[in-house]
Amino acid sequence: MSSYVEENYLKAIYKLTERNKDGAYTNDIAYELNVKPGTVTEAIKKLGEKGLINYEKYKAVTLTKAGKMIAVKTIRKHRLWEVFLVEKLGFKWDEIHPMAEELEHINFEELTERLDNFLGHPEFDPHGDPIPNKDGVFSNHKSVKLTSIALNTPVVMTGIENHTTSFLQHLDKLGLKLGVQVAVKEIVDFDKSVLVSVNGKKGFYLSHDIAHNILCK
Amino acid sequence: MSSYVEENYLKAIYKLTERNKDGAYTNDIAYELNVKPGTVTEAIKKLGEKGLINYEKYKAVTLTKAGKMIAVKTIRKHRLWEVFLVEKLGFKWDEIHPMAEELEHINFEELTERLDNFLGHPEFDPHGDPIPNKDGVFSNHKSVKLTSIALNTPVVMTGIENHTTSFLQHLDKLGLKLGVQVAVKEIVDFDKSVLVSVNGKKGFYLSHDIAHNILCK
DNA sequence: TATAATATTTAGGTTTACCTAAATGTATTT
DNA sequence: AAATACATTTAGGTAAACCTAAATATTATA
Repeated sequence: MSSYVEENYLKAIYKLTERNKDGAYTNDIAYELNVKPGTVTEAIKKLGEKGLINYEKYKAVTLTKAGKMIAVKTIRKHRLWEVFLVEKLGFKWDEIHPMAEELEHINFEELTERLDNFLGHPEFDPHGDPIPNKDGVFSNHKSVKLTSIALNTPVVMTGIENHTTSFLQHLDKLGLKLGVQVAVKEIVDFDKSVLVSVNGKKGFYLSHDIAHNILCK
Repeated sequence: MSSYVEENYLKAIYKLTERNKDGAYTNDIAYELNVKPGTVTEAIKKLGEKGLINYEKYKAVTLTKAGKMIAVKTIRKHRLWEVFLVEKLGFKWDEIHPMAEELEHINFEELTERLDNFLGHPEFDPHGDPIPNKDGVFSNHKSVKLTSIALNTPVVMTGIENHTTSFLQHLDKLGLKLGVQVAVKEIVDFDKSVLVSVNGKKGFYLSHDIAHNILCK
């Protein structure tokens, strides 16, 4: 199995396992990777034989220590390249994902470490996601959803939980980027939408759905 | 055929055609890419059908305009990444080839152009090879081999014609890097080795083989 | 608990990019 | 020009990563 494909499976399983502690299901992995379930069964059997995941027929799979390390290192590379693309090449946060998706599979440890150094050892990527260090350790975030912030309590926007282009572009349009100060001024009883102020100035209403995907500290 | 494989075939054919105007031979392509001749026959047939090369049974192949453009763009990406690796990440010129060999296959035009811009539109890579512009046009070099420089005529080292690690490391050891001033002080009749001065200081003898792989202007 | 719904696996197939080895074509030499 | 050497192609095969569709497990529901 090529490292390209392998890393994508492990990354998908990592992501799904974060959401569902039991592990990752065949169908969900298939959806995540845009392949058919039968293809996934074949792949996870091989990853099991390689000792990268714990595979038992008809059960959700989990990563072994070795598999988790590969997944996390792939995430590390992805996020470091995203920082490079934004900080050094001037791309916008909604443009970088497809490029990082390719760059993350370039495996030269020295390249990754020198890139990290060149970028000044960033702790977070342009979307506010933490970048694991070379041993696979994440610095802790401790941010919470905007929907759980008390009224009139100023907080700083630190991340997002949805990475779709349309969501990112909409936030741009609203001036909602990482680092801005936000406060919830009102929660609309009818639809749970929230009135927010941005950097002190009177702001606008955000749907519950949007507010729910914004992380603050 | 994946763009990864395709680009490698076209690059190999480009390189071989530079050496031999007739075109590239099956066996040579196979040697260049570390595959067997039968594999090459299969591949060049497909590239012919795609209109990227001119293929006729038992004849040397040449690139079509379209094929040449892909080859040159791959070379452009390769050399730009090499500049990045040396100028920004601090790698040495003998370490970068394998990394650039992977990075060159990442195909996002905007990425390439922004990288070029970030690097200040370099004209040459760390080995002194010219970097084609985005239309595939090379700036002209006009450098000549050190073996053809007249006695006591100071010139500047601008490139090399051998990219092996051992050659590059040997040049490093001798202090022969791009930009140094070199002059041929003596040509030894016995073995055609040359005595060179480097940056004005009395230098050392270089074998004809080494001198023949050094380019100057 | 039997049945229906859903998830997973299996079986059989395709394409790509490689292989080996035999067959055929081209070039060189005597 | 025949024989030999060498290059190229063809034929048949493999492994990886995908597919569809049928078969089998598991889970949920009546």
